Amino acid sequence: MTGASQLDTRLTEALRERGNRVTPQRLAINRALHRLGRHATAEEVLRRVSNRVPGVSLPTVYATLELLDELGLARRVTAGEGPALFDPRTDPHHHAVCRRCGRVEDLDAPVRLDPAVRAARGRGFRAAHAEVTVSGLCARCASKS
Amino acid sequence: MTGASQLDTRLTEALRERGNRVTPQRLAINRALHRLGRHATAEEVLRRVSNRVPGVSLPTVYATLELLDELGLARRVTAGEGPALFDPRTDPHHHAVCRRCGRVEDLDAPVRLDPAVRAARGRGFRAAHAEVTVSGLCARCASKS
DNA sequence: GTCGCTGCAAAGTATTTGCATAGCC
DNA sequence: GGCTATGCAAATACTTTGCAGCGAC
Repeated sequence: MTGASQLDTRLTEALRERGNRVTPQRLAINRALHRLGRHATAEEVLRRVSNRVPGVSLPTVYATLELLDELGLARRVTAGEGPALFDPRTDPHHHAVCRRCGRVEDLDAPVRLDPAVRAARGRGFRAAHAEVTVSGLCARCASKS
Repeated sequence: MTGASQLDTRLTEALRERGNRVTPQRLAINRALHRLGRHATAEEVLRRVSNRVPGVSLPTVYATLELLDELGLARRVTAGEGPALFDPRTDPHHHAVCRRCGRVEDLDAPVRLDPAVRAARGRGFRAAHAEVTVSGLCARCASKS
């Protein structure tokens, strides 16, 4: 699979550019998140990593996922419920969040976010990212209510 | 002041409609959040309430703010950093969130969210609310980096 | 060789839960 | 009067921090 080495390359370059070190843990965590291919908690990433590379700790996973978010290679999804989720997708998309069970699903829909981004810049924000969050009840929770 | 009694009335009606009880604590918490007039944590609401009505506890504040969110009389703002914030504004608006310090500011900008809401409904979500979240660095944190 | 990164353990913070009592309906 | 909501305290869940050793550069 060429995907994994591309991931490694992208992360390696991003780390070097910032003067950070390229460690096996960071590469493994990045690969694990992207192999999972969906929103994942730090715990889930740790389990996935541990299957392949022993001796990785949860604090390192948290630190690395945070780092990936800063580097723009992953994104912290703020579910507002339960543990934080990390999203391997970095292309523009949106999220639906269930207020009952915390489930998060991707939404692909064209939305013109420029007005909101401009408003943020107008308030002095150095805006890095914008997305729509739809909240409500997921199909399962809605059927139970 | 008529504002306070309007708040009480709205909450009272919403509670009765769901068969919930109207208690002094709930009224006081609702008034406190709206008097603060900005995103506030449960602790801040508790302090505000305690100045006026003694004997209100933090668990009750959490439960009531959650209830207000369900009733649509306030909104939980998911800052993704630090304690949860509750927003007395329920009219359509958006948020800018600082990824460094967690600061949250309101954004008033016209954005057509329908495509995202429809996408959520297409996935079985009973969508209740949609908003744009812009993340980045606030003016203060940006100037420090 | 230096300094950043890591693992481990422990602390800290935010929020929820259990249970007995009070008070709304 | 019944049953929900509350207060208190404790538990839980998640995430971060401190420190000593290791390893990338």
